Amino acid sequence: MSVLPTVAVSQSPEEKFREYLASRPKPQRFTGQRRDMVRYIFTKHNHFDADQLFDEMRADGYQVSRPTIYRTLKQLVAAGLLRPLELGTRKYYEHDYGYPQHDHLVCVQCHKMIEFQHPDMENLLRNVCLDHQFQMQGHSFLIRGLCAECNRAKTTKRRLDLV
Amino acid sequence: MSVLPTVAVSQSPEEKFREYLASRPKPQRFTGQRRDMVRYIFTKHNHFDADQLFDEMRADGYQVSRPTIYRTLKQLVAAGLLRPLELGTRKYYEHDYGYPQHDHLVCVQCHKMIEFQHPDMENLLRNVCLDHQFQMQGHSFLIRGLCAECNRAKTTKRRLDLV
DNA sequence: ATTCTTGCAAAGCCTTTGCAACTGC
DNA sequence: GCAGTTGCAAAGGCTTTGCAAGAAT
Repeated sequence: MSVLPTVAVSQSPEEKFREYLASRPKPQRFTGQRRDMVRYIFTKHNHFDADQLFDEMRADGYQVSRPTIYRTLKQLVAAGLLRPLELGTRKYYEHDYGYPQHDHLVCVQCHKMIEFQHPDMENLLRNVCLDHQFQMQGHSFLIRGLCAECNRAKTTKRRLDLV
Repeated sequence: MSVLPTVAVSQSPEEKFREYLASRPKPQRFTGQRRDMVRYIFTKHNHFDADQLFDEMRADGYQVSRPTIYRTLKQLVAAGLLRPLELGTRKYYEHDYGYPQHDHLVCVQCHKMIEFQHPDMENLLRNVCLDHQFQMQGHSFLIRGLCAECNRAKTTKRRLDLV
């Protein structure tokens, strides 16, 4: 899943989440479910939505409910551990902590997500924002189309159809 | 609303929609509601969602139902008249026909949408896709943050708070 | 006359919430 | 023990759909 080099971080996601919870105005608890979720997400997942996470954690024998999944995902975003992904009309998530800023290619056929970084992005963002006196907080950049494999498959099929 | 120069087109949106409907394998009808919707959208709107369109058309005295709005919006996209916008978790739409390719800045405070074009975008897209042998079909690029006005307002307030 | 379209009401899907039982601190 | 958390069931948004009545060709 992870194709980009990870960023060096001093704490484990689990520790970072515990500290985040403890540091709230009203301290929040680092419960079993919350611990399971951070560990699960940072061991196995990268791009996922609430439902996928719920199903997979249940299948792996974890005790979590859907409401807890939704509630905890929000907190993981607030804690800076996850980044919400704007992809179609559902909410997706990916690792933020320990993972570099990047954007995505999404295959409309097999739904694979390919991560990319482009050296010009930073400049482009800065220039656009300067032009409009816009103070950027974040961005979402997504390219839709056919990935190499799906495109090859299609081309091959087309060639066969002609025979 | 429209800040970018429009693209010269030979047909009116209404004509284009009628032709699209008539040219389907099973020809579809250019009904009163469909005609009202194309006209309404291309006279007044640019960025909107199904609900806003429904409310505003009703407020302006048009006879349309919610299901018809949803069904017709899909067809307008299929006809190449509208472009769906990936913005948060709801479906938004904007003019496609007669309007140039562009991207958006969205103000998180006042929800204003600012359109922009950047000369480097085309190259960047091409390069990223080449690198990954990806056949692009489209993209969605959105910058979130504070617009000039909201940023000014905030800065002013901060200065006042210090007095 | 035939076939497509409309609107209503109802269902679907994803997400959130009220509340009583429970659990971490 | 107290305050925060969980899970259930139910409700909430937004969107889609089945169906009978109505309209376009």
